[in-house]
Amino acid sequence: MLQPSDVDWTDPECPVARAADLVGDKWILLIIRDSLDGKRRFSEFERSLGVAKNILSDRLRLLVDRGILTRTPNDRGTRSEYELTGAGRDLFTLILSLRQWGERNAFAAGEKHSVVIDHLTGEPVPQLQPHREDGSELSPEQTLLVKVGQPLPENVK
Amino acid sequence: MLQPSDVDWTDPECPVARAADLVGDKWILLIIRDSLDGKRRFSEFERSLGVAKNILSDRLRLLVDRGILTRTPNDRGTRSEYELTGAGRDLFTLILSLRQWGERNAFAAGEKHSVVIDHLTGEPVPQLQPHREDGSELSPEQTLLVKVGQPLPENVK
DNA sequence: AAGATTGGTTTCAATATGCAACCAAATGAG
DNA sequence: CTCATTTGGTTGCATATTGAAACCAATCTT
Repeated sequence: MLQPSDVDWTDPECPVARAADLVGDKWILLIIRDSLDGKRRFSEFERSLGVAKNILSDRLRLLVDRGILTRTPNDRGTRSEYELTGAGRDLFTLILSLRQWGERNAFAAGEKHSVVIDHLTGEPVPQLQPHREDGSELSPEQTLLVKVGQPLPENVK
Repeated sequence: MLQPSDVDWTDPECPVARAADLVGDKWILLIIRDSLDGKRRFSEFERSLGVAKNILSDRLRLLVDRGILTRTPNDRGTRSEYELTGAGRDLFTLILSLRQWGERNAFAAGEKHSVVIDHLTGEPVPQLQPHREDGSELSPEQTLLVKVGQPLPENVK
């Protein structure tokens, strides 16, 4: 489990809130995007993001502290490489859902944007879709949030 | 398309970046989480999030401005209700992927957390999983980011 | 050997945050 | 109907965060 040095969760029993505490920040999300695209070096992130160096430095430190990146200094202890941990690579689905929501909702028709394709076939990656075990689509209205210690409603399972 | 009044994108050609500009903030993500759970009133959000009133007020204004919530004042023009727009409800997948990542990576084994279930069956919602058209799983290493104006590699489609 | 690049840290002004006080309108209790 | 309480905010203020720029040592290039 991720173990940031300061664990002071906004809402400890909610996984959405814990995730938002760990990665709910614009620069953090974009660093993860770039990491998934194979970028590893400070200067690569800096060029790609156009972020101030002190902020990039801060966010990289947070990401290492939060168990999402590892920092591997070069031989002399300088010029580190930053790579995703398992928990970091596991953010692929999140970044993909951000991307697909952005494509659907933040671009005018015909406006160009980057795309993610299947490397082998060149096909665009299909839309993520919440579904039931049987494969049928699941809308937010069809779901129910059950909090810790809260009894399940009578009509279910 | 979403049309916030100040469009000053961090990285205009990247859907991840546009999405991060619009919803890449902890409080915004948690307000959307609560909205998907049916909360509509200022005081409901305030109680649920434990956020300062001025910050909640600011984020609700941003969300309305960004086309993710609508604000419907009561008869006398006070005590508004905030409801998700289509683009807002479309964030269900994103919030679900945040939740599932949090469940997998931000909780120790056996630690309790809230869960989302299928209202009808009571079954937990299955994991979101990037996949190909044929249903096979797709890992980050099997995908490729193609930027605007960048030619596709030779070996694909 | 000299110059450029990398991977940062430091400084400082501007901005954002969060706490607390305040307020008017609406609602609830008696 | 009256009074107290809740709701849905706004305002002020102290503190924390941000981002631009200068700076720097170590490395890499020529």
